[in-house]
Amino acid sequence: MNKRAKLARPPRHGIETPLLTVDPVLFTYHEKSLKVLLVRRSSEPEAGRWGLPGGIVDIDIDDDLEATARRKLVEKTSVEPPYLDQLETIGNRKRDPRGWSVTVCYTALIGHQACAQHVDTVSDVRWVELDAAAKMKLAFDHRKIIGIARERLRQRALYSISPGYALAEEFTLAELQHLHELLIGKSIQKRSFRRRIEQADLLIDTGKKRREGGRPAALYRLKPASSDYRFVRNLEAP
Amino acid sequence: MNKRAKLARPPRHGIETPLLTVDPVLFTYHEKSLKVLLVRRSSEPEAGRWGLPGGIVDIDIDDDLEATARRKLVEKTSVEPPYLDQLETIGNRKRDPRGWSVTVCYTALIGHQACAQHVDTVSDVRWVELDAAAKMKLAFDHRKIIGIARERLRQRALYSISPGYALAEEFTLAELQHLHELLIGKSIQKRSFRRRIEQADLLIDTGKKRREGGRPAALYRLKPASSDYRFVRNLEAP
DNA sequence: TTCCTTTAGTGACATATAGACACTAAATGA
DNA sequence: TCATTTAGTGTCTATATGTCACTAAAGGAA
Repeated sequence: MNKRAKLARPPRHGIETPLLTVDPVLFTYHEKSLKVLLVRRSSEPEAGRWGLPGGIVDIDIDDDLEATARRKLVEKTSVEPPYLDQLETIGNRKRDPRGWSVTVCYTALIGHQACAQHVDTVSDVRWVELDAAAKMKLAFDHRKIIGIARERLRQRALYSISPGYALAEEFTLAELQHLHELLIGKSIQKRSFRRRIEQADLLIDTGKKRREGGRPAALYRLKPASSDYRFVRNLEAP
Repeated sequence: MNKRAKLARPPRHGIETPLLTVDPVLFTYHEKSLKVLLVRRSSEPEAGRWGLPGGIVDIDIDDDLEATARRKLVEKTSVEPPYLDQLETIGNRKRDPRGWSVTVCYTALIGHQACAQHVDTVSDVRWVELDAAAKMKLAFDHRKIIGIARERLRQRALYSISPGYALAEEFTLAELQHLHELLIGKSIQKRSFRRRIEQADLLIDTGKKRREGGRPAALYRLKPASSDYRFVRNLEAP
C-alpha cells in the first residue's frame, strides 16, 4: 500500500490523534569516541537538516512500537542493533511545525564495524561525534532527545555494563572501561572496574588476546543477560 | 467543542495514526497497605470493567502528554499529585479491540487524605489494594501496566525516597520505612534506613511529634528536590 | 642478550556505607 | 513503680569501592 492509498483511507476511530513517530538514538564507540547516527532529512518539514533515524509508525507493517524502531534502524544501517531500550516519549503541540505530535524515543547501541560498511556507502547517513552533535542545529527537538539519551546512558554506566553493546562483539576490558569513562566524564580506577565485573560474572573470556602496544589484552564477549544486571553500588559520580 | 464536532473535523496530517491514550497509575499508602486508583469504565470497549484513570489525549486542551495525565487525575481525584513520572509507552495492534493503539503510562503518587474525600463520594472511582488489583480482570492491558509501575517503584525504593510522595505531607520515619518494606517485599534494618536519609539530608523535621502507642515520633516533610536524589548504594534486594 | 617502554593485570590497605543487634529514650497505663 | 510500647542510637561487622604501587607480558632498540 502506498502513501496515497493510506491518505485516502478513513480513520478507524473518531477522535483526532497526533502524529506519531519513533526516534531511536543509536550510539556506537569508535576510535576512542562516542558517536551517534544522524540522517539527513529529504522531505519537509526540516528538509536538508540532520536528525535522528526515526519515522512514522506504520500500523500496517509494524506490530508494535519497538518494531518501528527496529525497522527504521535496519533501513539506515542494514542491521538490527543488539541493544534497544525505550527512553522516553515526548509529545506536545510545539515540537513539530505540523502541530501536536508525539515521538517515542529509544536508545540503541551497536558495534561500529557491524554497520560501518553500509553507513559509509550512503551520503545521507553519518556517524557524528557526540560532542559535535550537541552543538549542531538538528531537526525538531532531536538535539534535546540525544541529550536525554546520553544522560540515561551515563547513569547506566554507573551501575551496569550495558554500554558494552556499543563495542564490537569481542573487546578488551580497557576498551569497556574507556567507554564508561567517556560516558561518566571521569576516569575510573582500573581495579574497581575489573573487580566488579569479575565478581558479577558478566563476561565470557574468549581465550583470545589482542595486542595494542604492550602486553596483549584478553578479549571478552558479553553474556546474554548482562544488560539486565545492576550493581548494588554505583561507581563514584563525577 | 464536543465529540461530534471533533469527529467531523479532517485530520491535519495525512497518515493514519493509532489511538493515543495516557494511563496514569496512581498509588497511595493507607492503613499500612499500598493502594492503586481504579475507575469503572462507563463506555465501550470494556464498559463496566475497572481500569486505570486514563483517557485520550485531547490536542485542543492538552499542551503536552503530562498535561493529559494531570487532567485525567484531577478529573478522578480533584487534586494534582505531587509526584508524576513517565513510566513506559506501550503500543501495538493487540492491546485494544479497536486496533493499533498507544498508551503513554505514568506513575503518580499522592497522600491518601489529599483525595479521600472526593474518591469516597463517587462510586466509579476506588482505591484498590495492590495485591487485589494484581488478581483482578482489568480493562485492556492495565493489570500488566500496574505490574510494571510497581516494579519501577520497587527499584526506586532501593535507591531513593521518592515513594514518600505516597504518604501524607507530614509523616514519621516508621511510616516511610514500612512503605519501603512493602515495596521491596522485605524488612529493612531501621538503623540503615535512618542513617542514609539523615546523611543525604532529604527531610525537614517539622518539630512536631505524633504518638502511636509508645514514644512520640518526629514528623517530617519531604524536601522539594528529594525525589531526584539517588543513593550511591542500594538497599539489599530480597 | 639486556634493558627500556608500553599496556595488562594483581596485591594490599584505606574508606565508605549497609547489615545486625542490643541498648537507651519517652510516652502510657496498670 | 514497673511493664509495655514505639522511637531512636551506639557500635561492631561485612562488603564493595578507592587508591596506588607492584608484577606480567609483549616488542623494539642498543
